[in-house]
Amino acid sequence: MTLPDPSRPGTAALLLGMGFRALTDRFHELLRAEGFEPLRPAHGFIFRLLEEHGELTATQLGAHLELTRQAATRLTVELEQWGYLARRPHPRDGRASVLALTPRGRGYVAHADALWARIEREWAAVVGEDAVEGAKAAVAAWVAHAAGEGTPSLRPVW
Amino acid sequence: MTLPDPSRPGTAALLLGMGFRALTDRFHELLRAEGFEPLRPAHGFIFRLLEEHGELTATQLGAHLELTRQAATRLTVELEQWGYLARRPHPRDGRASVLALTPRGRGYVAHADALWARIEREWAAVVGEDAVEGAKAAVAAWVAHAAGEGTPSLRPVW
DNA sequence: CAGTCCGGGCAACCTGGTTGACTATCGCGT
DNA sequence: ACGCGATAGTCAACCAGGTTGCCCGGACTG
Repeated sequence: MTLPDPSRPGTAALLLGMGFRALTDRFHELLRAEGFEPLRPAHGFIFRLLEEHGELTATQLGAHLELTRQAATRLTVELEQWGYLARRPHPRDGRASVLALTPRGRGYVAHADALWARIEREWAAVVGEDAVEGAKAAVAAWVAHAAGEGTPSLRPVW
Repeated sequence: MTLPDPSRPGTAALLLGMGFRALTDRFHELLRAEGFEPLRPAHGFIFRLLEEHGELTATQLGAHLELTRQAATRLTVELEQWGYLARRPHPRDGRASVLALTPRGRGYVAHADALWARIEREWAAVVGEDAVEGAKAAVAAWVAHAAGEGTPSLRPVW
């Protein structure tokens, strides 16, 4: 698909979609160049949620990711097998398990954060730091506006 | 997922993804409110490509959308059944068929364009017109930079 | 100590893509 | 002319990543 002229009205969604894709492509490129396991965005968001909330159950993860428990469980099983997550029985609820990042998982997250920051600097090198900050703020304001009091969705509709 | 603080470094991809999703959600909301058929982004891009290039074969569409011919064909068959596309034999190549928008298809595109422009004005009403223009330009510049001489991709990796 | 609710696991299914095989046509080189 | 590799299209099998439906067993409430 050709890049649309950004001054044409109505091209915003297309551009944001392409921008998202270009950023994540760059991320995976860097990651692979360093020999890291090629995790998908969904895995990354699990990391981010666990980092933010400490420990969560599979059901809670599913709710945040807007996935069913079954789908969320499958993702966590993979991550557990790869050693990024540890599962232990919930201390007070015999039904549930609690998931948390392992040291390896925390290492991955730290590295990923550094890469994202680096990519953002690459973007700033192209258009200037102010432009990047402005773009991020403008997008964030729209997302907040559009989400109302709900939480914004992320998984793209395709 | 919670909206990240846009001033934190490394949040750009997350924000652009959420922005893309919020814009397309709004688009589908408006479309459905008017009783229009709920087409997916992939359908819209076929329209856009046909509008831009006039007439294309299924294989050419597939190439532009980064899909196999088979997947592209399936999409066009749906759109043909719904009356948005017409297929006729290629004038000079007995193997190929040529696809073009029907009047109904052109009507849909015109309406969709108007909606996208309207949504962009809604965004501008939140953050100001200059901020939207700036954001679009900054994203476009990054996409152009990242794509190099290739054409940028659109379908999000998830 | 019921009865109901809820977390989790299992199985079947759906959607939207891929790969592979096959046919028919094109168009080039000899 | 013609033979042959390349290409458009279709069909079928498969695959990935999600969903729904069902069941089990522990938790909470009366």
